[in-house]
Amino acid sequence: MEALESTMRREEEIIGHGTWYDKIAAEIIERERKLGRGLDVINVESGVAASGIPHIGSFSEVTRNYAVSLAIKEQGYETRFILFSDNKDGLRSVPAGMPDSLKKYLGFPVTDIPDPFGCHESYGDHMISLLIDAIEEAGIEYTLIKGSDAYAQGLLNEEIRILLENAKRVGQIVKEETGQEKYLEVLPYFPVCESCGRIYTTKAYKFLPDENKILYRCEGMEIKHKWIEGCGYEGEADYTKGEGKLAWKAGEFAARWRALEIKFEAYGKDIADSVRVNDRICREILGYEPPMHAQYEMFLDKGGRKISKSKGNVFTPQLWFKYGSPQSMILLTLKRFVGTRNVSVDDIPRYMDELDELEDIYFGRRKIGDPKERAKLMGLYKYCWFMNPPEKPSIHVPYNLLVSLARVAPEGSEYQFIADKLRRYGYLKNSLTADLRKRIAYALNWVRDFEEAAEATIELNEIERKAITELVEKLRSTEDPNIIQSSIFEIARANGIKPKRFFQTLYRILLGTPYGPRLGPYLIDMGRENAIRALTRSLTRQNT
RNA sequence: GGGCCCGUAGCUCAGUCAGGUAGAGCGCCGGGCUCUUAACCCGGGGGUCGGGGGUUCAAAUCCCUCCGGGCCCGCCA
Repeated sequence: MEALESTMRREEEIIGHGTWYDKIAAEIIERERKLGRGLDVINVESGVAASGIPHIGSFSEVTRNYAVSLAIKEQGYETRFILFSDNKDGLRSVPAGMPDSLKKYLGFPVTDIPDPFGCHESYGDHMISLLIDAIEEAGIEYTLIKGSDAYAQGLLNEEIRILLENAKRVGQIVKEETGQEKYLEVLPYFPVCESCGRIYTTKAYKFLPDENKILYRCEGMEIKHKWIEGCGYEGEADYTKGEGKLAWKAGEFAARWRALEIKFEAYGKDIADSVRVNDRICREILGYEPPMHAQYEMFLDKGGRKISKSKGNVFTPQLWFKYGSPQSMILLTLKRFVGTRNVSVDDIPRYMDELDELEDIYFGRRKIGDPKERAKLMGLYKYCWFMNPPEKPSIHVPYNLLVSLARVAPEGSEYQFIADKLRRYGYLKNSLTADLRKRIAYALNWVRDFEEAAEATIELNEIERKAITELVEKLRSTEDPNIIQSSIFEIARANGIKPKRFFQTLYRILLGTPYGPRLGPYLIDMGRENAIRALTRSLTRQNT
């Protein structure tokens, strides 16, 4: 009786699809209702950097905010998801893996730096396009606003004017919240130097409200413990023409929130201070109640393996997509919002399998007793597909099994080999599905990049050498897998070797592991000539 | 100096944000199969949920506190 009541009570409590995103959405709606701001369109923003290679953190910034936006929609309200690209930000350092020639552009707005790869209009465009590619592959619908356009089109004009008119109070708030006194003296606006093109080197010292102008000197600035020299130029910038940008910490967020009527923005803890300052500026100076927030922890690289060492690359969505589906990566980013995440490529198989598990739950193939838990997991699955889940479940093959098969799949006929095995194991009835082909491709990439099996040198005694020589002769005489299979046993016994031991030796020679697929067919699958060569090589190696 | 996160089985971690019988994978032990795909299947051991206090009918979960590990901010973005 009690249990029944509590079950019913819990069932009634389920909000939306039962996830954290649904709960946040409900809170946003409730908050807006109380504020009386109108609920016709509820905007959610995600601000993304364009100054470095987009990594897993940039991706999750977008997916998390987008999920909230979707949750709002699921509760029957119109919403718009805005992706704001900070491409007016200056280049502060040359990211690892980027050409050294970028050094001369330190301090330049990234939208003004030529694309070192030559495929986009600017360095900033190149970077943001990498992120856009990933989120489009993930199926995210967004409205992109580039900082450069926003400023050039005067989107923030009114807010900039108010902030400049109230620069003293802005400076005071920054000081109170962070202890930094800089903006008590400097205007919260960085003009782009008309002479040298740098942005952080300028010091804005006077605002001329009647002319929409800001007077500045190009003095230079210390960024990341390095001094970026200014050119000494003195000039004036017209803020209505986008000849500069607001200081991020001293009101730029606030200006965006008000101008774009943002009602929610989740952010990483690294910018917590800036958000706190901007909340106050937004409320106290711009007269706009700031959006609701959620703070999330960062993603940290575990490092290791071959990845960062050989290629010096950060953990990018593109990297993930080599070994796992977009949905598996979305799962990683949406599953939890609390807690620091240490991620590495090692985790990809786990998330691939977990997604299959969620799919089973979603399609009712796996029962979850607790209705709340069930709703949450089904909801999570739907969010992983951003509310467009497949109509039918896919064929689920454990990632590790595919990796094992990929490891031993003969070169040139990988898909056929793996499909054969999968049919034998009962995973597959007919031909490969498109989804399964992708999964196989992931596993093949995995094996190729992480498990390049060194053909081990094995200590062979005289008897084993004789046995292997006999096997090679046998291989030359037949193509019948079953005969070969039997021969292995026969040869082993004839030479007084336990078959099991002989198999292990052969696996070590061919695969580097003491186990493997049924050898008779495999030796044919891998190409009889290849097999003979590998076995012969193992004999000659002994002699050196 | 300010803030945040983590501590759960031998290992890696879920579970904590919506309190309701402590879980998974790997590893380990035993068994099935043994002219063999490593797989897989069945069974097993194993945890004072970092310590202490509090709230509650009920706490890994909420609150306070202490210990240990880590991160972010304190320039700029």
